Amino acid sequence: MSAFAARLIAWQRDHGRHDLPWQVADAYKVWLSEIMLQQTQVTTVIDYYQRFLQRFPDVASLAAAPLDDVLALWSGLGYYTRARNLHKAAQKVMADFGGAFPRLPAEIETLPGIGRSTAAAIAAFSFDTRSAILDGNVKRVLARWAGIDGFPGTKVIENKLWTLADSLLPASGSDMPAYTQAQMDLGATVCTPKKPACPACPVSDDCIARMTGRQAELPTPKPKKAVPERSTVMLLIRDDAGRLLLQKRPPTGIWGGLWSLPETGSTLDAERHCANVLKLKVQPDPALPDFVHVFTHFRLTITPLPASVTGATALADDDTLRWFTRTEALAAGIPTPLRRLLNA
DNA sequence: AAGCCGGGGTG
DNA sequence: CACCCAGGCTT
Repeated sequence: MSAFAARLIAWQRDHGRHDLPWQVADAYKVWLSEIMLQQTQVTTVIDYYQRFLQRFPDVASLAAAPLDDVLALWSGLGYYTRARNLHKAAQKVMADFGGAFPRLPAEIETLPGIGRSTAAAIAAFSFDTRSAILDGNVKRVLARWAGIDGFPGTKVIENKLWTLADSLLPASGSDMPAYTQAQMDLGATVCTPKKPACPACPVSDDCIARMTGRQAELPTPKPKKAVPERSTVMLLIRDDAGRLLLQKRPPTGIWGGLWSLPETGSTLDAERHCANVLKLKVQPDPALPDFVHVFTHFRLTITPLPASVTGATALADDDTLRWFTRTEALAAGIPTPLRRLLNA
């Protein structure tokens, strides 16, 4: 086995994390954790993971559940396509694999929401398979250790990193859980983005970045771009019982499949929108202040516009438009800015 | 190959 | 604020 792998495995035994709730040889639990951990930090995931596992203890219960229940447990975690794909994949495991999670990385990767790295992680942790992962931690560790220049988001650099990752695997499959965990732990606790703790690193003595003093320059950062500004008006429409009107968002796009407030382009549109689109006659209520919600790729200024229906509620509930009590709304799959509004 | 998709932890 | 996180899918 490579000296690199041996040193990481030894380091993991003494200094790695061993008490994370998903560190079990159970493909369902490993899978769930890997999906939740995509672009999401460990501390954020733990509570969601425990709640999700309690409600859906196995792949069969997840497959049988309504999507809305899955989204409700995902509410606040972000990247909601992950929840939709998780649900879809559970149904595929039941239908195409007889309820037994597939063992081969190539099979695992056919499930929606699982790419090369996640398939490899599931196979390594659950089935001792020799397959390399390449997540943000590994990209940083390898780019520094091997002195690989260039933004890892580009195909050329990513291919280099995959080839290197493949070449460094331990010889024995039985070492794969420890080795895979070691890379993640090293990236998360020692080879950190800022101020890496090189003296604590098991591979610092032949690390190119360390030897050349380039830890702060590697990996090459993503090229900067201006963040676009957008704005929207969210209608806080209440009926005479104080219930709130929510609208289910389209399955794709921002907050896909979540229940959110009806929106209009401007406050001037609001009354017309209520009458023509929502079929409601409303009167304005006291205004609320604008607030900003920040995404990775744009900033959204939200103007909440409170209003009340006048007279009887002509609107019938349907699949995309429904009245919620505050409690019901907080229990549903709703985006974070709405949760913030309801808790304000 | 580049853009899209959330929210929060951290310095 | 700015950066980045156990990435994958779509175009």
